Amino acid sequence: MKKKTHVTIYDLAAELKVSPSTISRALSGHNSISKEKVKEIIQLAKKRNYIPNDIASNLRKAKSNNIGVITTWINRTFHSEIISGVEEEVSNKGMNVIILQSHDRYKDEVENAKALLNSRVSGLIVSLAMETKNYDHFEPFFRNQIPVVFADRAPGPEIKCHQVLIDNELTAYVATKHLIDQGCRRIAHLSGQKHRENYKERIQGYNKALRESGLRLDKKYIYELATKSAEEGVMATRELMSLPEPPDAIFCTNDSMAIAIIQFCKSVGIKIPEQLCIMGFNNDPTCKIIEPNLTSTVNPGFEIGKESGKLLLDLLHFNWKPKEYRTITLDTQLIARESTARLNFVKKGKPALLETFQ
Amino acid sequence: MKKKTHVTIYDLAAELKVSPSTISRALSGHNSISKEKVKEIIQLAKKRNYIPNDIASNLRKAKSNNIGVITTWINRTFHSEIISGVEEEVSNKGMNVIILQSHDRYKDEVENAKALLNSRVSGLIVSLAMETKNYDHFEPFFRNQIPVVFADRAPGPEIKCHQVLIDNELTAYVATKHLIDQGCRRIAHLSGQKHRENYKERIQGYNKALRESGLRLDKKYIYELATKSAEEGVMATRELMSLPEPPDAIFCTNDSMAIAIIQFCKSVGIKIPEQLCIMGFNNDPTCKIIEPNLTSTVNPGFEIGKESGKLLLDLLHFNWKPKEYRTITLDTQLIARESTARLNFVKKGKPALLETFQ
DNA sequence: GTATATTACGCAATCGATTGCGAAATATTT
DNA sequence: AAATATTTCGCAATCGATTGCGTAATATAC
Repeated sequence: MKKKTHVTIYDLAAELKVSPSTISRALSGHNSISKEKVKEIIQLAKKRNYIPNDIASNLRKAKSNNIGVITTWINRTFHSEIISGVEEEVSNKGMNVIILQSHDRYKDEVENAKALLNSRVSGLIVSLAMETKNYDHFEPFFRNQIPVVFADRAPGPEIKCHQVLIDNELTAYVATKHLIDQGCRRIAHLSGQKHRENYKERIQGYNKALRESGLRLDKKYIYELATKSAEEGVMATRELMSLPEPPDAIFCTNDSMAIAIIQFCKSVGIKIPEQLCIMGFNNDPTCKIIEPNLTSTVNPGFEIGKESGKLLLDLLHFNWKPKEYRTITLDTQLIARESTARLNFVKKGKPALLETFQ
Repeated sequence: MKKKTHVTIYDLAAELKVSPSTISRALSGHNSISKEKVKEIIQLAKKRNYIPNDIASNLRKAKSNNIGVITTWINRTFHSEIISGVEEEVSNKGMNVIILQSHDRYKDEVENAKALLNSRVSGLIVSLAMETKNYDHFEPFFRNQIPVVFADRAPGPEIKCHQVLIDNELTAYVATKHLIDQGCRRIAHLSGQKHRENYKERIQGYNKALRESGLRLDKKYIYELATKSAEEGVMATRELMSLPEPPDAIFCTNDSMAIAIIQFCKSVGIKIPEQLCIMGFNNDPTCKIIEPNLTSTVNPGFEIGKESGKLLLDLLHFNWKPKEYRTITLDTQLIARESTARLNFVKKGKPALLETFQ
């Protein structure tokens, strides 16, 4: 008929005939308690299976020891890498990670933000949902000085914020340039929706490369896809390849789409890369599995997560220095493989770009 | 010079000249407050940007609204699917998911368990680390009646617990049988360590199939790999293929290993499936990317996560009925593809097993 | 018009740990 | 030995929301 409640510091205090304050201080390593008493207290705590109640502690200290992460889809390679990076960075600092998915929906993102607010996370890391155009749901964080770091998917320049990302414009520029160097002249681009900064920038980089090479910008070669799913990509490819002037290259916004397109092309007899070059984005491990191997650009998800976590910890540690907002831009890299090897670039002395098996 | 603290129900109470209890009851939909007052209170709460403090609420109610998940590696396809399933199931029930990774290390798992205990999660879902052989770190959960559900990686029969998993023995049996049916006679098995129940069962299923077909069990064809990494798999394959009697099939414990082995074989001129059949496990999307396409068995990660979440919610809702422990076993399925197509089984009338592109 | 039921709300304790302030006990200094 | 410094610990308020119990106010019944 014992009480069901957990053991508290009051129980320990009563048993040792000291005050709860002493227990608290002893267990948290305060130096104002004598060594013998500390030893005695720790011993009893172990014996009685005492479990500190972080909830009570957090309430009193007016902060929690967990940080929130709002991602789009946890089971997408790139995003799970980000989370993995965050976790690696913060978990050994006594921080827990609460993960919520928006499924790329604005509504879910708003709800996630509210839930994390209520649970008093001490910081937030966000990859914006594809749908999100309004950022008011982050206002309460700003107002209450809870640091927010945007990872990869950030608002545009109109919102001042901390962010960790890649240079999407440059990366897309390099990718497009590579296709042009391979002799492609009608380059299509399957991208995401332009209100999401990432894709706007990629389209800009793509445009810039074309312009610099004196190629015509052609609206019908650009798709702003809503979900960026493999199916959407294949549908677009179908349309593109039945055009009077079909493209001789497709620059995709992610690798899984690119791979689906390669498989589609193989099934209908379109030769890659001779007839059509395919460029991916992210450099998933699958790039080296598909045949022909997929050229792609490295999108360092894990590092983005790690840097986001580190930045957030800094902000927490320095207790909010609101003056300067930081933007951390990580390097990307083009990995040229068979899917764009229209010229035999190995022979032409560019082996540095080629990543071989093993 | 305003106070930095958040708005509380006391602030609202003072402003409306009512008691905090009234505010609390109004906001939580208690029917003992008049409609006009409720409306008035909700309106003011919105106006003052009131954010309920779940920490205080949880302390008072002696429970948190989040559940803990201990997984091995968040960025492994199968495990991120599990988490995704859990999240889908519980998040719309007002529950948050706290995710921690063990990296397949016992020590990390113990620390994770402790952290979740301190944060007073109301329930726990675990996929055991590869290293774990001792389960004492879950004792405090049992003792304090915090429901625990093991997902996929569970302790053996010696521990009574709730679990959601597949029938590893049957699945391995079916996989091995398939290889035998294809005419393979020297079948190797690259598995995980036998103290982890999953792998013990798979080895049993593998043995059973061989025995039933009158094939010899040969120790040198069985590997108990520590990390189950692709590299380990390739190393083992190297050894196996340089044996006087090399195997004519390899049954791998996961798809990424199987794929690395296929790539290795292609690079050294071993013909698949004519000379060597390769069988995977999990049915990752990559099975349909590698050439030849990889035969594999469906391991329904997402469903495992979903069922685990559902079971946990049941346990929470029914407030711990300790009598019967539940084991939910989900169906698996063999998807035969080219990597084991030694016989032309399509012609022999087994098209049901063949999953074609698109 | 009195008795009873119902509605609407307040009082104050409570959840468990933390911490500023103060004080007793002991050690150190002069 | 008296004065001062240091060590060690307790008191009691506090974090913010919840809730059992009590009660005044209003409604309904007889």
